[in-house]
Amino acid sequence: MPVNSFENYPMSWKPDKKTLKRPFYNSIALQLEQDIINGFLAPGTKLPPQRELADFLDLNFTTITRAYKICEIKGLIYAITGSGTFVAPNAAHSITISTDKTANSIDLGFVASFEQTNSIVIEAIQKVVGKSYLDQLLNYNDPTGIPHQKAAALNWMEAFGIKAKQDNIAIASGTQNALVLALASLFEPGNRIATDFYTFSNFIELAKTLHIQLIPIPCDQYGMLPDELEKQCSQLNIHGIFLMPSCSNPTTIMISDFRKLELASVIRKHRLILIEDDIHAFITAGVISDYKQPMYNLLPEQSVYICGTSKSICSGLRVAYMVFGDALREKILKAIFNLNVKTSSLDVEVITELILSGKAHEIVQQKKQLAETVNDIYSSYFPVNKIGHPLSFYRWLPIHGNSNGVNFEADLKKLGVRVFHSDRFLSGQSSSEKYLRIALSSTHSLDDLDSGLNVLAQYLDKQMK
Amino acid sequence: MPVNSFENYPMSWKPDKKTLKRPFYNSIALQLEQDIINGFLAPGTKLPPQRELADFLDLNFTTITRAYKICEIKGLIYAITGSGTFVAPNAAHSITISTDKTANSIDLGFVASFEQTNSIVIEAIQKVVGKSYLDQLLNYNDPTGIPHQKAAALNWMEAFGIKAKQDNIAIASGTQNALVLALASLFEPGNRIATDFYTFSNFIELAKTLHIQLIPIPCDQYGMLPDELEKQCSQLNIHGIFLMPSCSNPTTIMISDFRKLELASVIRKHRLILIEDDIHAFITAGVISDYKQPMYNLLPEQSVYICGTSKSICSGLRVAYMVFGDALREKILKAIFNLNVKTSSLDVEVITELILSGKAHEIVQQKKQLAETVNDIYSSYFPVNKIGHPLSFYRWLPIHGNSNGVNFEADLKKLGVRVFHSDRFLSGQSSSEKYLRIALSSTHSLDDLDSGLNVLAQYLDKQMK
DNA sequence: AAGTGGTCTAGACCACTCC
DNA sequence: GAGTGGTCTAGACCACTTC
Repeated sequence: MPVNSFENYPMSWKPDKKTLKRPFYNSIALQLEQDIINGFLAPGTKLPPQRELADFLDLNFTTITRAYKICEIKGLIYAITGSGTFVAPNAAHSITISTDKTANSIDLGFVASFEQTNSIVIEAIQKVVGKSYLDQLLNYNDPTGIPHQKAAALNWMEAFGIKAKQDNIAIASGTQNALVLALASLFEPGNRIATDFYTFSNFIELAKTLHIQLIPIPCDQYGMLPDELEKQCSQLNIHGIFLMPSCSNPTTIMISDFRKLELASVIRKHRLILIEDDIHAFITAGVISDYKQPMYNLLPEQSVYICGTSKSICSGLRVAYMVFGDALREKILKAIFNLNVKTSSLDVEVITELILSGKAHEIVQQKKQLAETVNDIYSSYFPVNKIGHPLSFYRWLPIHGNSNGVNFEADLKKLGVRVFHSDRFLSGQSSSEKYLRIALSSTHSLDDLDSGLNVLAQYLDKQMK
Repeated sequence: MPVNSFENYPMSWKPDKKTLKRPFYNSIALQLEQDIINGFLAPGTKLPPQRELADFLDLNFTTITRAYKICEIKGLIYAITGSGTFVAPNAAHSITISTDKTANSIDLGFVASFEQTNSIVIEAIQKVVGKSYLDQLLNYNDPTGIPHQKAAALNWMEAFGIKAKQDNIAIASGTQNALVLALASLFEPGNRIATDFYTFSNFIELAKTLHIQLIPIPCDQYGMLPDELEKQCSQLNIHGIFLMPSCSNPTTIMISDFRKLELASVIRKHRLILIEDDIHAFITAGVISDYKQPMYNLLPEQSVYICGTSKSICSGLRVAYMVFGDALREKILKAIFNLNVKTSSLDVEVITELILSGKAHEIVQQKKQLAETVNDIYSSYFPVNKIGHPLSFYRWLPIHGNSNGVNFEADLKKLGVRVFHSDRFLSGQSSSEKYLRIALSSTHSLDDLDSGLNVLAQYLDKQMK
């Protein structure tokens, strides 16, 4: 029997005693899940201590332990010994980003890839169609890529500092697919992956789908902070780390070379599996003076390096290259067979043709040129902070006022502009600093971009007053 | 303290007391996992009762409960109240099937799809390359399929009895990818899915990867037995069911129409989510006299119907159509964005062109003709049982003797023939009946098929003696 | 009725956090 | 040192299976 009356006691969550059914731990877990999903419990909320809730419900505390454990495995809550149990960030609502239904607005939200260069891709497709071995691209053979396609992949990645054998690479159906393969094959539900405080929404959602918990780590202008990573690793059992060293999405931060070395040492010490998404290598390697090498080179045996071609070459053809250490090969190949069967050889062949003919470099040159142009247009509206990548396809704009992210986006949508608020990119708890991610590579024309930024600037100006 | 000496006690599993570390439950779970993966504990083995093991290890039985629970969630073991705890089938070894490294053997293993018809596909590719809107296939737009592609999909599936709105379909990158989307979006780790006693290996492995437990249900010549399904549903909390009604892989069994109605009633009663893989619709609808409709029509609100084009049209182009009820739409679309971003519009456009030009039907006619031919060749070597599909691309041959599946396959590999033993297709415990799945659609020529079957027949003959 | 898994209570002790 | 989560023990009771 409870000793005290709890009616006026400030408990952050009071489950309904009456609706509890046996087994109680299941019933409690279900009610907690519902209340989190329905938004009654905000991310970060501290739940009642196990013993306190047990007292309130007139149950034994170990029953509460079991209930909390179920929700923890589902990624809805997390517990820190000594501090308490908290509602997980992003447990509640979906932040999935897609191109669907942009309708009539100017899109500064979804990051596309200057589709103007696709005429060069069309030429490559025509060339591929003329190949004598075209029929060899239409069967089940070579599920991880045909040898000459892998050779082209290595050729392409050599410019970014990757040297690997054919046995250590495989071809996947785009970066997101490669991430699915890596996460599903190398991690288990309930595992933890360290990631930037802000990271891209569809990675957050993917981790949620696979029941992998993200642990946000703060960063400075040189990238993730090694001390903070070390701190979390010593506190929690962390299994992996996700990084985008060449240009983090959404913050545009590049990890500097000295920082890569520091981070690698922590990663090695704690035996984390590194997932390195290097989709922006093409605007960084050979462009940014500080660039030396990918982190894969520092930790080849415990890393998966993913180099997608959607941003650099063509977004509609779903191709990404994966590079991995010997120890990870078997698991990743198995995942390719079980999750993909194979990647379309036709798509890969077009990319291969573009690389081997040198046209891919031409496309990259054009995209860099376009990136420079749109960044110039951006800087005519907003001050460019020195932090971050100069050629990024999107910018990370600090905004003031503690406006709600959902409302903010809705307001601008009404004005005909789609942008995404930093709340969408939170891998962990909210921060008082707010930003907008502004895509510069998705509008139909430069004029559209200009007028979109104009609307945005005026709106922010009005907000300030 | 243990009361008895266990040294001569017949316990099926004796963990090493000395290597146990705190927390004990984790340590025990880890040791159990290792012993299962390393094959010391065969699938189906009954583990010691919780209390008995607790006594043996000098621990409290609730600690063993916790350890067993961890392994149960991972799908390594399963528990039945009243009966005991058992090692899960297929917990140990990988049975993934792929095309890799067939080398010089005649392939009667992997089921390909008469790639001879690919010349027609090449013509379609050439036509697509000439389209004025080709550039529209190369961007991020329409991640679930372009409207005219979806229209062609509906057109294609109408022949199989599917009627749906554009809102209720989406395009995925092949059947296996569609299965990933369905399983990842509609189920959680630890959920249970009922399936045929024998089902295809990569589905078993996929379920394992996503930590979904398969519950094998026996069948007769008309398909899965409704009573057996009912029995399992009342005993266990089952969340879904996977069926291939048009031609089960590997058994070639078609579910007859009366059986579809019986099964649908059980599925409805227990609110299971039905995953219907109808990849063989093209050799069944309009061909087999008994065929009336897919099961999707009986349970549209709780079903995902998957119609891949790899077997019917072209295997190298990764395209599958998904049809789903309104209640499932949101989750499936979200999974497409988070797991795929999009499916290659170029691949889909080629399939669309084949369908709209009527060439797809031409391909199907040719494949049916080839299927008839190879089944005739097969029946010249082995008696054709009346059970099963007459046009199946593979056959299910009962074999005698209790030979080990791995050795059996290895023996035949040495003789230059690749086949797969029924052990690979077990979704549950082993049975005394053994079979071979013999692919008829993968050899380079009919002569190869003939000599492959010849080798096989001689080998089986020798075994009998 | 015996065997077995599942749930729940009551209480002890440990390790970590935060003040 | 108070607060909190994590682990473990000892024992009770229930529901289901199998014989």
